[in-house]
Amino acid sequence: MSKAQSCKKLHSLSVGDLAARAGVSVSTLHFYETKGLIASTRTGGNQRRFGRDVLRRVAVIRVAQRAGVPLAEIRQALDALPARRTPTAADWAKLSEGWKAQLEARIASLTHLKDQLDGCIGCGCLSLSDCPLRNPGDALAKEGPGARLLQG
Amino acid sequence: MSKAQSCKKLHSLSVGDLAARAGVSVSTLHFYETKGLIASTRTGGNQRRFGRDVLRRVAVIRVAQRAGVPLAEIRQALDALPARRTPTAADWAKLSEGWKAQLEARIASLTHLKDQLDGCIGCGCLSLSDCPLRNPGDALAKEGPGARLLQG
DNA sequence: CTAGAACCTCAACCTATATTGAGGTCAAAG
DNA sequence: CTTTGACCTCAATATAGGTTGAGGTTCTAG
Repeated sequence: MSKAQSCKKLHSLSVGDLAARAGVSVSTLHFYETKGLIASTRTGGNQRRFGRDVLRRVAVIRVAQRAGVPLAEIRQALDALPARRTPTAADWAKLSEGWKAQLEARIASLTHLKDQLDGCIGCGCLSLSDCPLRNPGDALAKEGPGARLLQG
Repeated sequence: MSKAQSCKKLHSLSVGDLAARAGVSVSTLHFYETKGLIASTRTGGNQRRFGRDVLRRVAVIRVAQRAGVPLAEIRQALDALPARRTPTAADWAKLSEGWKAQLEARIASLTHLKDQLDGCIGCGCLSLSDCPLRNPGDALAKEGPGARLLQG
């Protein structure tokens, strides 16, 4: 019988349980905890125990990440959840709405870039000063890989 | 008269010139050079001089980055350009085609995620095991912010 | 009761993409 | 000929998001 099962599907999960159920590694959960994205209580033996809410929180975190939201921002959004009660479906939906808007912006940006690329393929104009893809003031310059955020 | 102008718009550009014209910083160009993305010759005084081709190369690099292509991959694509002659418009177009496909894949992925998010908003189902957004095997799991590439 | 699995902390390391700074050289304008 | 700005190298720092490992503790099945 695993330690996981020893928790008897009650209200608390060990870090290993949570990792298995949430599909992330134990070290990732430790990391999230240090970043304040999730919280735990401790057993007498100093082991973490997570409430079932955390399962949903982690799910939400992963989805937001897929949508391109950085952890710091996810944390802010989660911090804004009403304390003192388990968040409701409506609470989560509210978060989703905001992230969906961001996601849509990202998609629009990339689509715009693709359209320009479509227009430029074949013309080989990338080095010409009037090529839209080279326009330094282009709003799209803010879009791109996550690493790009460092320049913002 | 700046050193830039001292190059008299001939075939060589100083690193400062290139930076100004390409819209990137000098340190970024140094960095690209160490990564083998661009190359330079040196003057007697050990200063870099770049051919005009490099202007186009840098433009291509920035566009590819916006499309979400990591530098290492951009380097590979550039390495595949025919050596011994200045790349033609057709050469650049070929690169663009490949990156456009990647960009389209990214867009499709994010759009799929958005559609799922649309479906889930309001239902608050993110923690339910049958929620498509939580499906660990989801192909979308490979998509997301640039930082995510580290896990691939 | 004991072995081994799972847990703990803390620090170091990793990738990607640069930026910043220290200390020194070079070149051209005045 | 001096001063100033652009250039050089190399190392350290930064961010985001984790992973890995050392060294030690706890828990639970047998």
